[in-house]
Amino acid sequence: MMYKLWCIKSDRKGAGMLRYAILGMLGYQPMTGYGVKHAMDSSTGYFWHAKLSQIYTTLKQLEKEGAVSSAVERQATRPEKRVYSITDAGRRDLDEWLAAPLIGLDPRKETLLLKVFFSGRLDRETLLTNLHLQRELHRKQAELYRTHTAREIARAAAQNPAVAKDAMLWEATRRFGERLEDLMVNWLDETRRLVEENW
Amino acid sequence: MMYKLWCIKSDRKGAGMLRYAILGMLGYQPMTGYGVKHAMDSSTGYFWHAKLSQIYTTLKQLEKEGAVSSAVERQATRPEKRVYSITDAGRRDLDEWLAAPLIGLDPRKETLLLKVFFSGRLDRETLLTNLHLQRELHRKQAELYRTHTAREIARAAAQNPAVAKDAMLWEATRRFGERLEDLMVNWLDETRRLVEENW
DNA sequence: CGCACCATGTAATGCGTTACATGATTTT
DNA sequence: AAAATCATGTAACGCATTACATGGTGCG
Repeated sequence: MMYKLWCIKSDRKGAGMLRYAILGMLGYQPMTGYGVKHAMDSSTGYFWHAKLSQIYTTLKQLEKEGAVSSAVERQATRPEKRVYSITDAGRRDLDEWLAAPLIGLDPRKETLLLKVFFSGRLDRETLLTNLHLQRELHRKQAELYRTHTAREIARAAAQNPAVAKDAMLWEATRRFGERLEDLMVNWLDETRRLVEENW
Repeated sequence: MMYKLWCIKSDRKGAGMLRYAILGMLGYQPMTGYGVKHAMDSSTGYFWHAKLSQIYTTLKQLEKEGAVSSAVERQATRPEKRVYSITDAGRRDLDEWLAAPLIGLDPRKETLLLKVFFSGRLDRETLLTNLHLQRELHRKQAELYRTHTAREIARAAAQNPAVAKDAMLWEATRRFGERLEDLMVNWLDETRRLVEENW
């Protein structure tokens, strides 16, 4: 009988990608769990997010595995906090993941598309209204990326020239978000027109 | 003390969106679990998917709730099959969901963006290679939508004129997929250029 | 006075994947 | 002879959300 010789890869138990999102953040500087959450919400939020509870449990796992270490800090007025730092092992782990090419497309789940796909059962007017409603949401989001997000990135880059290379990539991801929202707006407009003219 | 008067909504236990994906498919015609899987893979696959195991369990739930009904059919050569049909209650449920506007943007998880975001730690050459690799994958996918998928939809519409309205919406979702892949290709090209010129 | 912010965790539950278990028929 | 298609399910596990549980500080 043959033994399993394939399946070389680490087969790590525990988190999937969140693990790397957290390691990436700790790669910039030590942070609390709460701080990681804040950092995510205000940077990767529009393409990667997590709840606090999951961040706390994942940090605990990462510590058990030796990818991060923590120290409790007492504070004058605020409650105690546990500050996490990335370890050398964690850095190796992160760098290995970054270097590995993505060999496929990640599977999408677009609720809007699912609805539109089956909307032949729906009445014309409700569909048009709903499409327009979504359009406005995406338009606002695009605007947010163009103004608020762009400013935040520029500010971070100006404050700390050491992150210039990082800021370039952050800006690239922001631009992706902006374009995706623009695409949504255009597609929704076009789809409304299609329905108006051919239903 | 106040009692909870809010929280009117149904609070249904069980599946999230998969439920509606299945009801939508059964809305076209009765099908087996295996058939639902096939239908999904060859239509909504690029924006909504599920594993067979999950489809079987969800169908069982839907039957318990009365949204679908099933009958076992014996076959000459093939194994027995359980054919599911949507019930009136299921149709109401589906229509209600279709009519309800999406009031937010669904949260995204884009692994590629996550990687790019943290790739300041990576070396220039590896990043460029990986970006190019992804570019090719997305280019191929865009091509698939333009040729294969477009043909399939046109064929379905030609075979059965009754689904003309549906086919229009199917084509709209296909076009979304095509554009999204085009966007990816363009963004990846632009990002590579950015890295080449400014790293 | 109330709300937002800072700060940490656990428990229960739901959603989704992988692995297990089976097996005939049809196509290449 | 091997692979794909047809066909059904269960069990274990991992990933993610919601709910539970707590409490001080600062601001308007």
